[in-house]
Amino acid sequence: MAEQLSTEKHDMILGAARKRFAYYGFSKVTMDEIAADVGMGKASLYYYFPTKDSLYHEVIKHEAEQFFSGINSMLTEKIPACKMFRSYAGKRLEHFKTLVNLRALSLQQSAETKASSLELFKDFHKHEVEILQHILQIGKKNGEFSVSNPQQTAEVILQMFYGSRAWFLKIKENSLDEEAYVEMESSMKSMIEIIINGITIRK
Amino acid sequence: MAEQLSTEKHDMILGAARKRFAYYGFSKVTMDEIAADVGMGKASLYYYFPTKDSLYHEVIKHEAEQFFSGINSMLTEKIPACKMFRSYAGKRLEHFKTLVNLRALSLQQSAETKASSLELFKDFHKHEVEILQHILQIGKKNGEFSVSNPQQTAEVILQMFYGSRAWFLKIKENSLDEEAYVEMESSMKSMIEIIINGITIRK
DNA sequence: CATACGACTGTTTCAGTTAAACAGTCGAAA
DNA sequence: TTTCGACTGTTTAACTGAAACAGTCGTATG
Repeated sequence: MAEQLSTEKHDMILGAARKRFAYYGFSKVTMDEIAADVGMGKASLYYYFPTKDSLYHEVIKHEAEQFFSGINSMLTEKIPACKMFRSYAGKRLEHFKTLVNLRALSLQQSAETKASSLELFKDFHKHEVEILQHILQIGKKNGEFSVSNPQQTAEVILQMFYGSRAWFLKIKENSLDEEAYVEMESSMKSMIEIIINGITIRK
Repeated sequence: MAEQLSTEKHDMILGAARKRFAYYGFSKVTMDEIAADVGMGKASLYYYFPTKDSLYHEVIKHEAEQFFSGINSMLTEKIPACKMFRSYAGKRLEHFKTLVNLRALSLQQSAETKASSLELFKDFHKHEVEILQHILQIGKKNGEFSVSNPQQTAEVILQMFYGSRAWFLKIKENSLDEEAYVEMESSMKSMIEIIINGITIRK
């Protein structure tokens, strides 16, 4: 029971932090604000999380878990690799729309990113490469895809995806309104088609 | 004769500026330094170029001209569109290696870019989209490429290219050594293959 | 013992100040 | 026409002091 309450508090803090970090970004949010959001004193937060950084990292890990759980459930289905890829790419778009902290970290300049956070991002990326590589290997194995090096191809595809997001941020001067977002989604969809055509064996 | 000397001076200043901007970046270079490089007083530079910004813009325009002239000579050749695309992509890689100021501008965050320079970059980009669109249309016309909207596809392809560069900058924390550059080139080459396969009609 | 926090500390950030650096100007000289 | 010394106003960078902030610890409470 006490353990349950402790976990609830932990999750409440995590949730409050997640909201504030998503809205204001890590550096603009104070521990006092998060504490007030959950009705506690600041010092009490440190009972649950040793540092502000570790709180942020847990927010990121939490969002990464949501990202991967939304995608993993799909990996065991017996569907063509082509369809799996489409499904993955579509879910990726959705998740990056809602998982704000994860998205922000992925697009943040390395000059603005603490080493520890950049490492966290690299881990996330590595995990995503593995998933995409897995999809490519399935396609290769059942004769759908022509991919000589699935790992490198996975890396390249993720670079392409990154390109669209980073590009729109640059061109729209960091202000992605709804219209720009729709435009970016449209670009992404065309990109996905080119990629699928580019790796698919045609008969 | 005096006109010729004036043009020489103009070009000398442009060359000195280009070197310094390439090495130190626009903001770290002073007009005094450029003046010293060409053996003039700072005030004399303003006889040839009204402002530091306009000097920089001319450096960029100059590099853009070099970029496009290296590519345009290829556009009139009677070769398959597929081969033209490869040639264009290869030349693009080369040019971005040597045209340092243009490359820096293309990769610079919009927050760090003056509005006037960002506009200049957008113009450059627009021009490149036109060239790539032209290649795609040639391929479409002679039955090589399946591209429903050449203009959008050109935009998407350039986003993909941007992705690789921006990605490596992020991951290598703005320190692209020779090794990382080679890795990026390798990624680009894989990307080019996927793109070509992705737009090519196969029989 | 687990949980909470008031009072506190040392560090970082921020706002303001000042001096230096810098882009740009202009009158005068060659 | 071309050059530049001397100058100006603005911007940048360094500095300072105060406030803000992350984090700590002793103590209180259930």
